Amino acid sequence: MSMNYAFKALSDPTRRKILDLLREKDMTAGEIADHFQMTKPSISHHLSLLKQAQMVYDERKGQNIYYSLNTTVFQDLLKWFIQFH
Amino acid sequence: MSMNYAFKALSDPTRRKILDLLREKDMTAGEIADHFQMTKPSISHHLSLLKQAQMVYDERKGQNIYYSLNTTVFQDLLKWFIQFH
DNA sequence: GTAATATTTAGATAAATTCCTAAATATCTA
DNA sequence: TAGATATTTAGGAATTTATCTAAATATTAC
Repeated sequence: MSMNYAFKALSDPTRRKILDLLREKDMTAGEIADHFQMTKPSISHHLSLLKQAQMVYDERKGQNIYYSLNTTVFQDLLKWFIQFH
Repeated sequence: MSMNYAFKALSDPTRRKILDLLREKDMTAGEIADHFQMTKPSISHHLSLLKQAQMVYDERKGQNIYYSLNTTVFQDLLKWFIQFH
């Protein structure tokens, strides 16, 4: 059940900030990392958890890997929250 | 910032199930615990994290402590998710 | 006030998470 | 093919989390 991974992914503020960044525009792993005071391997790990949660897509373009939002899981989450309204 | 606690609270499936239970009706700590194969102290701990996240209210009535949903944080969360829509 | 019931608090342990450095992989360019 | 750049993978240390048992607190009923 993918919502489980999504909720886990969302529990970390760094990952939520990554999602916020991707809301503005698609970015390479390096560009994303530039927004944090954290090593690239650490950011890479966060990206892999977001990918596991199916909250982002990754696509290689030459040397770079571009990350973008995958909004399908967000819709499921939105439905979950609306129940509590 | 209370959203941080809320996201942390939501990362655990037991806590999400507690919230689901409280969606149906208010319940005592004991009634909630009866829905899980877990000791009462463990459930009590989960309840305290939900309270810290301001996602539930607690109110003592005699020997029992009744838990109920506090939906104000849910509205903030909903707003957060709508941004990704 | 003592016993019974409901719940929480304290303290401990095992597992999961976050972050780091070093090494590996993939791609591009000369 | 060798070197440079972008990114991930591997392995490990420190912290946090989830859970348990035992003890403490609060309330009720006799």
